Amino acid sequence: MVVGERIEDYLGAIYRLRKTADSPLPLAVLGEHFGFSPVSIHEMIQKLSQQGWLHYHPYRGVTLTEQGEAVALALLRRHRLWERFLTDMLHIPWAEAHDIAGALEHAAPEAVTERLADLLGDPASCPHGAPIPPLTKPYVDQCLTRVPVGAQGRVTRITPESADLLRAVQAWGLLPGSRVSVIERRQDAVIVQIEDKQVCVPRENADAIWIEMF
Amino acid sequence: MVVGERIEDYLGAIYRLRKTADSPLPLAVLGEHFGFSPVSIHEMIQKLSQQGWLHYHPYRGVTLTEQGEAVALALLRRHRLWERFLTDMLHIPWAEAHDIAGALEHAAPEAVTERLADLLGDPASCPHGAPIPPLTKPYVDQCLTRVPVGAQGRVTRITPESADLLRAVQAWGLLPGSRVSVIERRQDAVIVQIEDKQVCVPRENADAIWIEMF
DNA sequence: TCAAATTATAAGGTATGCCTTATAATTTTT
DNA sequence: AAAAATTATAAGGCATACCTTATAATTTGA
Repeated sequence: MVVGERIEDYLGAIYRLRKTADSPLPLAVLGEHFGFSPVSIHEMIQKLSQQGWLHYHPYRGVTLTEQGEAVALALLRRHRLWERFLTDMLHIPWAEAHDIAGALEHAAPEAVTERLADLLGDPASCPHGAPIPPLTKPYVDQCLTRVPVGAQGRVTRITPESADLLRAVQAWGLLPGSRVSVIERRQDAVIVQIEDKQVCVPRENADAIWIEMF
Repeated sequence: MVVGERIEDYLGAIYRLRKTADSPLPLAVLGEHFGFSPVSIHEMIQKLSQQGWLHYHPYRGVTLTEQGEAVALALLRRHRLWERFLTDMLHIPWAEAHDIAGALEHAAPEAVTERLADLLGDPASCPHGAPIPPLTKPYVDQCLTRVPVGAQGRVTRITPESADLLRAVQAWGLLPGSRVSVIERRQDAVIVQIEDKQVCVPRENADAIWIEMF
């Protein structure tokens, strides 16, 4: 199921506005929040309910499904990481940062915000103290040295880039997009299967080759 | 006239794809670029032409108006600043950075990308060497010490924030959103008119109060 | 308990920006 | 100059996500 921007916004708002995880959030509160008509909110909620993002309890409100909550948490994490970046590195006041983060959170993929988390030193809270939820799913884009033996994946990037490394990567057939599986992890190297051959990648190179597991 | 995302994308693509400023870019090239049908391209071009972003020469192609070119240049600048940030600070390979920048360039206002330019040390080119166009219009968001005498504007932000400054700003009535005009610039302070009273803002405070001129 | 207030739902509309099919106009090629 | 290819334009459609108006169902409170 594809998660559109609007869907994420709704799920995020429900997560933020609800009192507890179990108490249904009245649609009127959502309408108030977005400034949309009750009818529009109702329409959207019907759709989200059908798609399995939330439970709709007529005349009571909505609660998030496990799926919906996961989306909300991931969104919140991205949002607060952007907020931290905007305030800490670009010195933008929080009130503005909040709104801008609301747009950026949809524009950049998780891979980018995780890089942002690295850059910011894995902050635990947003500028006004609210906690930043941790990553829940095993992160899909990790360097080759951290991919478990047996795992299959796809090369996503070579980072940091260097001309030498790029040449080597090309020779190995490990260019972004290629499917690989990890055969063995040694102290000094990682052995991967690519197509029908095996390649021994030295550790310092493996650190720069990023894999999306599947 | 409001510049939607799609409009910016079209103007940016025309700027990038054209051979020279005068030679019309055939619609077929645009269709190829976006992967849209000729009819859709034609529809959109009609609209952009009516709105004054470009000149449409039937059977020949399109050229940008001054207005359209300004939008394209501003977009290009934002794009390349994001690219630099993504590659230099987040170590994302260029191929990916390009696509991500294509989304970020629409999500953040110019004020943010100008902050980014500061952070990056005003880079002159994007990661693969293409020049980053300079800001053309006098930048709308500048600190109070740089606003010329006589200029009118609106307070956009207090940056960097400090509890003391925020209290002072509140007392002066200089909160974000307030309309001000600059009466006098002295070495040690700036005198501004706010509503019907005048306020003397010490230089170190004026450096942290940002104004959008109009 | 019964009226008032809230909430649900149906029906029809708007804007954006894409689509296809079909026909007309113009340019290019032979 | 005529045929072929390209380009223009009309007409009708789709999805998303909002809108209003109007009616029905349910809950709340006096």
